[in-house]
Amino acid sequence: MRERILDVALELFNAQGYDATSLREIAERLGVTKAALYYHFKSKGDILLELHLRLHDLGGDLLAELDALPDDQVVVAWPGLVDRFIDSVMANRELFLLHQRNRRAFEQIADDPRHHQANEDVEERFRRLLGSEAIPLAARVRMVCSVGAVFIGLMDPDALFGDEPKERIAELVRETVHELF
Amino acid sequence: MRERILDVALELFNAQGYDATSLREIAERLGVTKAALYYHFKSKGDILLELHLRLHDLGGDLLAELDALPDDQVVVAWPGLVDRFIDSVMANRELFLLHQRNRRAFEQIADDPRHHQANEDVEERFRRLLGSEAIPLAARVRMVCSVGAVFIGLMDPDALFGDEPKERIAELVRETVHELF
DNA sequence: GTCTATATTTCGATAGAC
DNA sequence: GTCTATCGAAATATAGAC
Repeated sequence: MRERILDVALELFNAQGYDATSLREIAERLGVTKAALYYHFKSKGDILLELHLRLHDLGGDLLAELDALPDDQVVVAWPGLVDRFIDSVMANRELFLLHQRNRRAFEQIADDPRHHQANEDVEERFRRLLGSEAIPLAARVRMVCSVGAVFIGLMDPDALFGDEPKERIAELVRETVHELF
Repeated sequence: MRERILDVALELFNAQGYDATSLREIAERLGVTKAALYYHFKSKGDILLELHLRLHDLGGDLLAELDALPDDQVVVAWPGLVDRFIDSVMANRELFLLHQRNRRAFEQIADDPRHHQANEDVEERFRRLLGSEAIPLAARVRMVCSVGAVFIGLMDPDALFGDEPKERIAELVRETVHELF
């Protein structure tokens, strides 16, 4: 049940936004009542947090590799990492979409102890990397731009490119980003 | 007063999100009461709509040029248009930020008659352009990627690049995007 | 043009029966 | 594990005085 709740919540949060989605809607879609949700999650924010932590796990693996690299090798390793990032986005599009479209909601749950557990927030580490003065500013800007290109290109390909196969789009985005390095 | 309401609303919508910002907060910041806002705007959504229409005007000018071009010249004209787009984003960052971070809220407003007035929605026209089969898919993907690069690179430069001057960042984004064409 | 006061709705959350 | 019933808070919106 817990899993079904997360599935429906993810879908509705993406379709309507986190704030605009009530627990009543989620419960109705599942054919249960609002109170039933409180057996599985102690609050609405807890549902969002659970979804957020799954994204953590995805991003954490990639960032662990980045952290292991000395600063002067980050740039040369970047294209390879972007490839893996593209794979990850393709395989978990809804989770990434949730994060992109509900950034503010995530900010409000950032204080939760479960969120600041062993390692710090993925986004924070990424931000520090992009602020590192050991990497030339021009390279950092390109890194940021490549992330933006991947996000906008792959996040909702149906809306932009109709029924073009997603894999085709992903390959073209890959080529585009590689040209920057 | 109407203008001051829009200023405060824009600021709060960006800082906390549209849904999470109440009319009470806006009124308190202005030193007036909630009810006073209803004299100037007939609803909360009306405030958002007004802000949206201003973005319309900005994007409409650029798209008018695109519409005037035959399909086979869109790609060659693109780099120049992106330059102007970058200028527009830099000069109206808060408005663009609002649109990017509150897409869902805007969707709920899309049915308003004032929104579907003379010409159709800017975003819709942009989407159709990117769906046009007269332009090679590879070029369309690059166009989309360039927009993503501009958005993520310029939308919140302080958070990403610290106190690096915004103009410097804008120039680097410009160079990055030009390399794709 | 701004106020007070209030209507109305909806939400997140809890208590307790089954 | 799910239900009914309900609470309290906060939100949008309205009515009418000044």
